Amino acid sequence: MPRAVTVGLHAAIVAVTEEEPRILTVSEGAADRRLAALPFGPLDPDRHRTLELGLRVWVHEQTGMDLAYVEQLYTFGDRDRALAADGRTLLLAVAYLALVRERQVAEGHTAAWQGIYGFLPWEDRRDGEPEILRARIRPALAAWVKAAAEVGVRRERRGRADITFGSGATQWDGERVLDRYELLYEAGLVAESARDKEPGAHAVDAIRPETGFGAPLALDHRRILATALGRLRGKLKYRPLVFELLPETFTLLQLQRTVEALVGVRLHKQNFRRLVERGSLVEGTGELEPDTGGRPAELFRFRREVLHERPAPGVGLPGLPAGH
Amino acid sequence: MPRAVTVGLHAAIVAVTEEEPRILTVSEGAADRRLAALPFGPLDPDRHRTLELGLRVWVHEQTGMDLAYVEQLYTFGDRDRALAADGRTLLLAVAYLALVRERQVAEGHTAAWQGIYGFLPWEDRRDGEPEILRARIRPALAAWVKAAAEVGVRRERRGRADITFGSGATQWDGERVLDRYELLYEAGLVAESARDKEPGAHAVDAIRPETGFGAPLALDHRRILATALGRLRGKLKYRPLVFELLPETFTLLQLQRTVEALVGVRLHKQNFRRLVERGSLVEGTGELEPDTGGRPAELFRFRREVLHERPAPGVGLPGLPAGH
DNA sequence: AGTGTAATTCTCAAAGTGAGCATAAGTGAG
DNA sequence: CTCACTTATGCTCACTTTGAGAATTACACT
Repeated sequence: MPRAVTVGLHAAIVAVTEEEPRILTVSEGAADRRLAALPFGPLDPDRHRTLELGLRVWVHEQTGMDLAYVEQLYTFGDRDRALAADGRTLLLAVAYLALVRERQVAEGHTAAWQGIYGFLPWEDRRDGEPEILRARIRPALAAWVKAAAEVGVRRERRGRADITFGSGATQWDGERVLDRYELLYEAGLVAESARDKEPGAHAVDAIRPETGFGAPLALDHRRILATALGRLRGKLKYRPLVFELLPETFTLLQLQRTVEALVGVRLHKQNFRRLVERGSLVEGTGELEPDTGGRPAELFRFRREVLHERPAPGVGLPGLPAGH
Repeated sequence: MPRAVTVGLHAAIVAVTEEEPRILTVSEGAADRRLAALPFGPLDPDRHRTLELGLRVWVHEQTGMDLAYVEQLYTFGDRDRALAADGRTLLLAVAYLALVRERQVAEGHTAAWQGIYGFLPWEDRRDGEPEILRARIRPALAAWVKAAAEVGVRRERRGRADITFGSGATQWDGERVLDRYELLYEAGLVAESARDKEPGAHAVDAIRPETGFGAPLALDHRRILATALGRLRGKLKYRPLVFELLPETFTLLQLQRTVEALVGVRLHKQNFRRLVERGSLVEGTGELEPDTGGRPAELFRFRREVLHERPAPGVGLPGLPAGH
């Protein structure tokens, strides 16, 4: 019997508030009701002229939010991870990243903002390598490596773990968010792995958040979130995306904190400033923000003209302070 | 009447031979027979466990080729550009980029290698700004800008043309391949624009290659090609993709020529060498390649270990010689 | 007036870049 | 067999960009 295909449109809507990156989640419409989900809905070729427009419709219906910056991320379509409840409809998932200005919270909807690092706690290294990574994940990965029977598999697992999570000679690459999540998934270290393993176990009961690291999301939404964060971290360096997340005017420290929140690392203040100013990404407004706690800071605004000047304007991450 | 959705899998298979980047095209299976097409076929959820596996099956059937490096590019799904012949089935196109080593030509199939710059002639700047761009495309774009009735539209068009094609203060950004193609499409300067404008005109007769710049491809395949080239150019800088296109051992000049062919710009020889060697991307084999025409060159090989050492190893494009 | 907290400015050494010059090692013609 | 020619490879040098830190400035609050 030929299986059918349904195309789902999924949105990772990101904002940064109080130095914390967050995504917008909904509970209605999720396949299993106990878990938060990203806003999503099926593509309806009649109503939706394009994929992206379809996405906007669904997001608006579920969260009341109108998106500005939207970017397609990836199309997922593996049978093992995305079968409909009937077991014979393949669910394709077209995932999108959207950026919105802080606190455009949706009223009258069940949508809620949740910190991204609640789902991917190993990704936040602003205070150095997080405890959960050092004390729990790394040992669990080491155990997973050991658990392989053959030497070849062991070596291959160790190689992958080293590349994605860093170790010794291998550095940590902030952009490999998806690789890390996928590795944990395959190693059975996130709740979703257990759920997908038992074909019949799509019901709520199969998911025990305590079985894995970080809070799970419905369907494959944590994978989408990981894809979104990785893409965002990468693109920040060569496109002025941060400004989609900031108010019209902002202080340089606000800008820095927002970038730090997303890339998950602390940056050297003076050098960061030098970069954005020398790169002509911002211009001072002359106005001052007095509520800084110390000396008042000048308010800056994004210079849209850079788009016309340089090929790849972004807050080219100045290397991290060597301390960490 | 509810429209249905069909998912097509499309492959831009890239190789570089004789300093020319090429893609593999087929003629069979194309919607209109006069035009070359990329290898493609519909996703069949029964036979294909994942999207990528489905793609590999189709490519193998149509070209006899087994792909190594494969990467998903983008999923296209706008009703105006991708309706089936029946006019009511929406054709989603999931596009992939594949890299193969030179001259793995397919025998016994109708597949053929064709130079990429035949389809996107304005992208090859290795000998400076190409004639077709200076003498024909820029004027045509200027006319398109002028053709807008309102000042606002005119300004917006000029802005877009400047950003994508560069001009005066705005530099040319090698990665904006898709933006440029889309702009030409919207400006009616490629054959595909005319074809898509007349809803009934999906037949062969509607396509006149001479109506636009560069050779057209079937369906939306030139758009996919542009996406592929743009992605490739971008990724080259921070991932060691070139080595997928080169034989096991190669001279530094071969490496450089391959990169140049893809990015479409000449590079400074000594600095390029310094970069790849200092970046420990390659290691000498001690052997020599005598057929260089001059002094024999040492043969190098890719050092796979870099993947374990640095986060983003690539042939970080050393700036172009100022001459151009 | 003194202290705390940030914002801003400067310095300085260490690397990294862009360009060009010089030398080495083959080939083929005369 | 030597010279012209071609490409490989080494080396230099000025200049820019980083990474890191010290010094100074400006408010708010005791």
